[in-house]
Amino acid sequence: MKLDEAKNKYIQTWGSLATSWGINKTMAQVHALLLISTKPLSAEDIMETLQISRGNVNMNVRALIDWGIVQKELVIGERKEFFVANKDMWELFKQITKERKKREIEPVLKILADLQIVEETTDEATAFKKVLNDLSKVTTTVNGILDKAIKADEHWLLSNFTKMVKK
Amino acid sequence: MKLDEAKNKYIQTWGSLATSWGINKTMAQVHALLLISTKPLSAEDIMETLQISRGNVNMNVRALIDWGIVQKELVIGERKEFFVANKDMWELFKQITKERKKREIEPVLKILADLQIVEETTDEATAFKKVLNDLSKVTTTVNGILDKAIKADEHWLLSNFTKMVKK
DNA sequence: TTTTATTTTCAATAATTATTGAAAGTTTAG
DNA sequence: CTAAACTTTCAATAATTATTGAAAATAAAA
Repeated sequence: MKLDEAKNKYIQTWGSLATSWGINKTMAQVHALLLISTKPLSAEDIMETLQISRGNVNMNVRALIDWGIVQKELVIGERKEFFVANKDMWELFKQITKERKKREIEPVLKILADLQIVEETTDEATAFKKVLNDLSKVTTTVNGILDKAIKADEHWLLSNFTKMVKK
Repeated sequence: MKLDEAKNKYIQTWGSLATSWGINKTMAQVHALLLISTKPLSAEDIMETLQISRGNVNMNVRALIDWGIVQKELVIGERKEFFVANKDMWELFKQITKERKKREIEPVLKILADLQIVEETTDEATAFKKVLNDLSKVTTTVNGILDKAIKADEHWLLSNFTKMVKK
């Protein structure tokens, strides 16, 4: 396979996978592009490569910065902004985990806690509260595990995990 | 808060959270409803409670069955089908993890492997292949960790994790 | 300051995804 | 077998989400 063909396929595939996990396609493509770029890219570079509008580039680059996985970079002698993606994949994984935890898990815990204040003591109410409580417990456990994973080092984590589970 | 109000809020909230993670709103609401139901529900029950069409109920119940988190249940003397959700939340977590692994992680590994076959040996090609390779490594590690988590028991997993990381 | 380059916003529109509902398909009862 | 009960499918449509592009805002240069 030719390099350009492979790069293209990689960017397209990343975009369509993202779509199936509820992530904006363009956002994923911009990130994919920055990940394999050997130099910082400007908005124009991205517009041209991905064939998308300026507004779209702007919105999605901001979103990536917001996720903490892309940074602005100044190029001396240039007035416009350039962007780079952090190439450390373990850091990338940790950052995404941290954000998803904040965006997906923590809101669930908050809502579940808010709902626990049902006064009734009928069987039905008790069953409902049990579901909420069980959901809270599992969610809290998972949240705790992810917290640990975020703080851990890749090799250490994996080797410990392997040891742990080898029976 | 009144029970019905709390149930309603819970179902609505579950639906809107799901939306933000790329899961169909109705699918999440149907699951939420089944989780807190003390008895099996028919398509009519679901249609009526969530105010949605028969076709919509059918599609989303099938999807939940496909995810392995809802089952058909026969009620004696009744001709129509009833549905129940598995109430064991740790099992639910494991099942969802297993499915997301299959749907989100494994396709990534497949694609990354397919792209590695770039022939060029320029610096650019080498950098590209390094990104793919690093992505594969992290993805494989995470995949392995999730495999272990799926097989583990809740309390055992959490206590080991806590021990592991307590320094 | 004014001019020019650049970024941001956002209403309009396009593209995608979800939902309806009625027809077709299936299964069970009589 | 036929009729009735029930489930599934899917084209039409509604609802949602993403994208464009030009105007407004901002920042740097002259």
